[in-house]
Amino acid sequence: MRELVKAFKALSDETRLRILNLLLERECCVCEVMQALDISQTRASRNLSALYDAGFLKLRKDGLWSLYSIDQEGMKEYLPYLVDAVRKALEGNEVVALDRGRLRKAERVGPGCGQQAMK
Amino acid sequence: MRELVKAFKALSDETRLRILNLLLERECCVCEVMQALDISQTRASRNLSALYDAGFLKLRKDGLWSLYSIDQEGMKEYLPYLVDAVRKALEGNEVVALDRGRLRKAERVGPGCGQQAMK
DNA sequence: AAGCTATAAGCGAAAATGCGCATATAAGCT
DNA sequence: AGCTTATATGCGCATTTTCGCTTATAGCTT
Repeated sequence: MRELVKAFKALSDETRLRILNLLLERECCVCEVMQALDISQTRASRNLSALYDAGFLKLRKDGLWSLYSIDQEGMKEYLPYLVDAVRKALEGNEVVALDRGRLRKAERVGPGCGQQAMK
Repeated sequence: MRELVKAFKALSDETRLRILNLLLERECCVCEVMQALDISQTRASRNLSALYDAGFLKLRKDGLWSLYSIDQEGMKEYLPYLVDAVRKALEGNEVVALDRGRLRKAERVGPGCGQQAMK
């Protein structure tokens, strides 16, 4: 769960999506990412790290360069959850109408839904 | 793009994933969500709103209740991007080795990669 | 009408996030 | 060795997010 949240968090940033999009085309060093997207070195490096930590990227060092690329294996790990949740939703496992009666006063354990002890 | 970021942002929170998971089973009112997940009313309401704003949920009012459920249509909207990006990644459009030579001094436009004017 | 109930929203505090600046580290070049 | 370059990271600040407390709103119930 925590992993999944982390993955989504990594995807919920425009810069990182742009980076991901760039890397979908080809492997890049921090340097290229920063040039291609016209962002600072710090920003490129930090966001690449974030994507890496989330398991989206693979890192290969070559001399001075840190070469990042999409990590197909990493993707495979979290993907099932994501796709599964989405597929279920799309299939629309018939939304069952609830017997809302069980929420009424009589059946409530504590102060019922109303957690607020109104004055 | 902004929409996609928003969608991912909505998914990058444990509470919201739990809510989504609950709603995948059945339509629920704020009340039920808050009981099922043992969270405050404010928290349930706010996070449901977030998911709703991101286009994941459908809202149906019935008397006092706000009944939320997965919005299959909404899902369909952003899904293509998501699935597409992921699919591309998994297919692994052959990572092309770059001619890193183009990064070398001679070809650089400005101060090259090195944006930092070192002392 | 009076009171209760489910939900939303304003406000403020705490926590998380993003990022620039400066610096550290490591590797290549001369 | 000394300089240059690519990348990572500590620090601090600004912005955003989260969430509880409180209150407003609207729809039941009696």
